[in-house]
Amino acid sequence: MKKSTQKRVTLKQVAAHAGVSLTTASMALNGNPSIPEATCQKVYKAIEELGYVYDRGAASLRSSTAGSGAIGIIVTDLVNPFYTELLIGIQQKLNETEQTSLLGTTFDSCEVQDRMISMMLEYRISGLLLFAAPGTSSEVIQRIQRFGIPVVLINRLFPDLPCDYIGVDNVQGGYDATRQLLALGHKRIAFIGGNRQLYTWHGRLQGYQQALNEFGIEFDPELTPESLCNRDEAPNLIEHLFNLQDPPTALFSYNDTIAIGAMMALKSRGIVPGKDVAVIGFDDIPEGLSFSPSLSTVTAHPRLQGAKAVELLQSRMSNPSMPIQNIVMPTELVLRESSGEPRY
Amino acid sequence: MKKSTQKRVTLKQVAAHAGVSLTTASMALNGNPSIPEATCQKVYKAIEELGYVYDRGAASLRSSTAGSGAIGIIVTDLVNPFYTELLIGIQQKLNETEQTSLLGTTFDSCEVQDRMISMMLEYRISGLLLFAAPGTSSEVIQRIQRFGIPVVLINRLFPDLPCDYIGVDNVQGGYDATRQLLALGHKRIAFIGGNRQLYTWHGRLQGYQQALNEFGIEFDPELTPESLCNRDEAPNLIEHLFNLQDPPTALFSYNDTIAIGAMMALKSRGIVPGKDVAVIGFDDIPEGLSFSPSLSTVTAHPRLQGAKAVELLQSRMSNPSMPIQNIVMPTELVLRESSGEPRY
DNA sequence: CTGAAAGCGCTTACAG
DNA sequence: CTGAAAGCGCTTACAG
Repeated sequence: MKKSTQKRVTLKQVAAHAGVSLTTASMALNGNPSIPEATCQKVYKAIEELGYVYDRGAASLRSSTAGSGAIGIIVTDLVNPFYTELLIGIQQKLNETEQTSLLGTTFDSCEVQDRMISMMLEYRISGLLLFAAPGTSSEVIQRIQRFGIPVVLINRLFPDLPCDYIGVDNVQGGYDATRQLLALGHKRIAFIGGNRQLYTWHGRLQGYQQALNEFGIEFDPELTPESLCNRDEAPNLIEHLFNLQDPPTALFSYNDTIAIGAMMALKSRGIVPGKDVAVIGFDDIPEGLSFSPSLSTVTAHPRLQGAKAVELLQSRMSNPSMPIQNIVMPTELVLRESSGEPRY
Repeated sequence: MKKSTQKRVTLKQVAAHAGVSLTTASMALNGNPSIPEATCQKVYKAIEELGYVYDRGAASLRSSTAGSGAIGIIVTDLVNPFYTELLIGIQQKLNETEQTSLLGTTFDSCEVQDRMISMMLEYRISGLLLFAAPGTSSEVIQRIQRFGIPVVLINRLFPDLPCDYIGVDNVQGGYDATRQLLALGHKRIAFIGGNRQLYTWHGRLQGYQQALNEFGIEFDPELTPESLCNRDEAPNLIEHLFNLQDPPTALFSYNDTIAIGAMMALKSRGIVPGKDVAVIGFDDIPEGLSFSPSLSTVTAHPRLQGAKAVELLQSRMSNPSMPIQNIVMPTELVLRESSGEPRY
């Protein structure tokens, strides 16, 4: 078994093998209509016989139409299943159109994100799907745009930046969830979890407050405690909340993963979620379905959102002068067990 | 706000700006020791001032040391959290070494996988982490290797192929799980889920049979029914099993996601997993911890496995003549609630 | 220590 | 319909 790291076959060799010029081979490969079918076939045959592999790097270097054709995906992390769902939606769409993706996970660090973006620029991506880390500055986005690379912001919006965006209606979602809890008879509803640096957090808070208002219940900052964004923090959060003078009877969680963490913490204190305490999450991750009690949530249709983000990027790539798109997808309240029965 | 898609700055311009030749600029950029510190600084300054971005494609085109430096990751899908965990481990490691990754998901289709590989070849990846789709032929692997691109097989082994591999000890894992169930007093233990085309399936089955043997229990093919690999199939599977003359009292599942699906199906039939029926899974996905009853499992240390796969690929890349590595990680039995108490 | 020149594998006007 | 030639942005011997 020889270590025969063969040199890559070049188009030039293909052309020679097919008995045509390099120009003709290139045009045939690219489906240029001025090359007759018969010639194309000769070229294809040579490609097959020689095991030729196109060199995208060389092609995009020479070609004026910038970009390698690959699209970049930057996501904060994959630990939260919501991002995974989003990524699944993105990948499915990308597979349909046979596009290649560069993936970077920033684990929520702006510094890592900067490095990631620089790398993707070096690889000459043709478009970027950016799930920006908390605290991302708009300069970062502008830098990418200055290279003529379209970027679609997912979920995180920079209001004064001319950039395509797709996200969900956080205010509506927060409102619907809270309203449901109020309608079930709850008066002490906590809003837990989430990073306050995030646009989405403020939207969901706003919806929450709006619903409270409508029901004539005063907003109590005690019920919106500071907390980190991962599940491990949930026990402390729950302990804090249920040691209050007047503890909550319902929780609206910034996202599902925190909601599940909170329910686990509740259970371990002997409090039964869905019975003693109502819980509604946000996102709609698969785990919410298997958990007991199953999690009521505001679905953000994560896979669909991912797919739509790709579509938006594709439209922008094929039509750079299209007006800036700002897609706000509707949310939907999905009632399962954790929101419980009405209280009287 | 002008659409100023500026032309990319080239190294040539950087050189001119710094007052050095293109050669010097290139060498400074690449940290060539023959360039004195002072000259390097001039170049760095020019890079900064001009907002220069390195063109990796052009560099790797010219450079003899093939490859763009990016590493490819091909995974079957992200719907099963095990792959997500693996990917998290991979990404964390890649972030440490500041490497870029191309991600492809095949959704278990060999056809899509072929396309994915071709694309990655076109992008001149420097290495590939391949979680091969069921039914992948060894020719596919050989094709990549012929281009001198190192590939690390994860989980799926091609015994007669000279290729680095990392996976877990499936036989041991299957043995440990089954032995545990036997020790708890079970005599009718089903082995459910998994794709029979997979090497890993046969390993786990072998361990299962071995344990049965040791306990003098005859292998009953009825308890290893055909089934698909996703959770949706679980209800049918459970119905089938529990309609048998002599139904199982314990389930050893090929993986955690099926185990959870099975437990959900059990619950909906009024059978209490962890009490009426013992369940042990394989993989160790986070959802197993939040599920009720919490899932006993054979951990495959997915994140660690991902990290180790990257390390293996890196060693291979820096040392192509290193002997073929065949890393089999030990598994570990993690006992939680679903495996239940001893039966008498 | 530094520079001029060739060339990586393609595409693209420009002729014919 | 087809080909010779220039050039994309780099790296790398080779001189000096």
